[in-house]
Amino acid sequence: MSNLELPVLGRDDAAVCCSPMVREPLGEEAAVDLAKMFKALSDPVRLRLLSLIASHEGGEACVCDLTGPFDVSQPTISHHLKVLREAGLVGSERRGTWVYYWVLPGALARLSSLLEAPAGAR
Amino acid sequence: MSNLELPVLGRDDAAVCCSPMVREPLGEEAAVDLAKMFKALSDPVRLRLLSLIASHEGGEACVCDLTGPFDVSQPTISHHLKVLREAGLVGSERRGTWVYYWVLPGALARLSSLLEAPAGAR
DNA sequence: TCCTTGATTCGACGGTTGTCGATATGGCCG
DNA sequence: CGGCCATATCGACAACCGTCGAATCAAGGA
Repeated sequence: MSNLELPVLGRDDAAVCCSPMVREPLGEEAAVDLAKMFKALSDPVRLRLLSLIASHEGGEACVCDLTGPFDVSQPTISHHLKVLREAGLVGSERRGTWVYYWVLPGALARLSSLLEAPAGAR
Repeated sequence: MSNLELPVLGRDDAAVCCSPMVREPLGEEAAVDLAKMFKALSDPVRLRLLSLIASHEGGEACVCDLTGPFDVSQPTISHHLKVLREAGLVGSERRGTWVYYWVLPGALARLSSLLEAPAGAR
């Protein structure tokens, strides 16, 4: 169940990193890679899931904490969590009966710095 | 040439919105709104378009500068530019024969700050 | 061992998306 | 005016996505 088995694409953001995309044109393969992460963020349920997980006490939440606030079924929540995990945005682990999810801060930081506008002049 | 005409905002975009989503759960309507912007970023062609526009000299580019670097047809480029415009990420204007596009920095700043991880956390 | 609870996977279905070629619009110039 | 160039729109089509209920797997506890 652990995230170790999944081919996560953002694992170490070596080559494809982080200078703001407004400074120089994005490479083709970097764009494909980043688009997958943004696609994972392109659903309201997934955005709220991510936010709920991150702001939950201890920085992690079990699935049972996440099904309540939504109108969608529990299998749908599970599907969205899988999308977030495969995009490299969250990690997960089974502990006894429950499965816990947490946000991988490096992935968010990478996207955040990518979108940064050059502060002052251009 | 044209950046002179553009409003040099930047002092207010922190106030516009957006404490990081990792601090408190995202509201339902805010999530719907933000998901639309991320969806606009969820395609490799659109990501590269945005990056090309922003890094073009003067901070803007005409469509004729944008069709070359891609393998897709001109109508497809036009479609992607429309998606970016309707998401509020770019502005556009016709000047004579050509149509120019530029990035709206406030929109990118909003998303960037939303994804910011609390610095020292975990 | 069986039953219960938590979570994922499966199969299906309707709606959306990216792409194309063809066509339309808008504007410059001879 | 008439032709040409730069963009946008249209209509169609295959692929993908979000959602559901049903079935399955995993872990405890009687």
